[in-house]
Amino acid sequence: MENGRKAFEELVRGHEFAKQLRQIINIDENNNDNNNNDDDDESVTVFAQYLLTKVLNSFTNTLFLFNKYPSYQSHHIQLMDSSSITPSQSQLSPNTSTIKDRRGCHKRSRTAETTEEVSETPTIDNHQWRKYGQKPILNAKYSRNYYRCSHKLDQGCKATKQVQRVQEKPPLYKTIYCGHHTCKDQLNHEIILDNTSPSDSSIFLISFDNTKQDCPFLSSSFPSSSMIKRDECNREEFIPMSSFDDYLISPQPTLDASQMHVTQSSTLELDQSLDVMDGVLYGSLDHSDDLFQFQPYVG
DNA sequence: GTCATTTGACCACA
DNA sequence: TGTGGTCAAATGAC
Repeated sequence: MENGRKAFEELVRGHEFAKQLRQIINIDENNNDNNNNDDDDESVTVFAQYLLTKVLNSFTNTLFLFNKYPSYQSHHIQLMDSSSITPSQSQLSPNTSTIKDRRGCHKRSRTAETTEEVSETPTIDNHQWRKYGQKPILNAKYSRNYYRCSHKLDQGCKATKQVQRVQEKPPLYKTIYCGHHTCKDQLNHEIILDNTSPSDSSIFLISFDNTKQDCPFLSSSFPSSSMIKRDECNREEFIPMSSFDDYLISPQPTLDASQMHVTQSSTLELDQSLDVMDGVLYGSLDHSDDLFQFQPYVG
């Protein structure tokens, strides 16, 4: 508990430092305006502001979690005791009923360890999930979504997870993982931000090394990113489907892989403009070969 | 036609 | 008996 309090104080201090840094950047930006500096300097400042806002958001959200969910002070992942969980449906005799009668007979089959996590966006992990159910929960504002590993049938992977929105503002999602993956579908997300391009310092290169996309609201609500045509990639494509309003993306568009549609060939199929609200980042994403170039708008 | 999602039904557990 | 976890037919997207 003492460590938790110190961690909280460190977070508060970090938040204050970030705010001070933002003030310095703002002052520097104003000076640049007066001195008519070139576009490169301005774009670097824009990107610095973008990063700074992300840092501030992280601090704010973490501090919020500290206040709202004290149990997450040490770590927001909890390992739940599975010893009290009842045995699975494997004890059921397959001969006791017909296939249709066996509907729902696997209730509360958590024999494996469960992991609970709360985050501001639906948790991203390195697995493909398939939604198999959605239930309204008593005394809960939002329904709970049930996912199983996409390789349950072909590889017999028994991993499941439940995702439920627990709070509207700021959005918080609780994800409960049940069981371990036995499938061989580890995905590798790799984002390379490179603003050291010799040709143009304002261009940031983003490269993905994925074989498949994976994100709760991508893998499930978005059937397959490879099916999204370039001309369909308007701004609405980034907003979760209305039928899946329990999911959302970060209130502010980011350069987060989870918000980009990645094709099976590991390239992004977007020519998407970004306009980050609240004076953070304006720019466009331009697809070229396997690299994704971000060009911030200047002025 | 294939695959993923939706949704009503089923049923074990508390 | 109500709640929640899962199934599977229906439906939709491509």
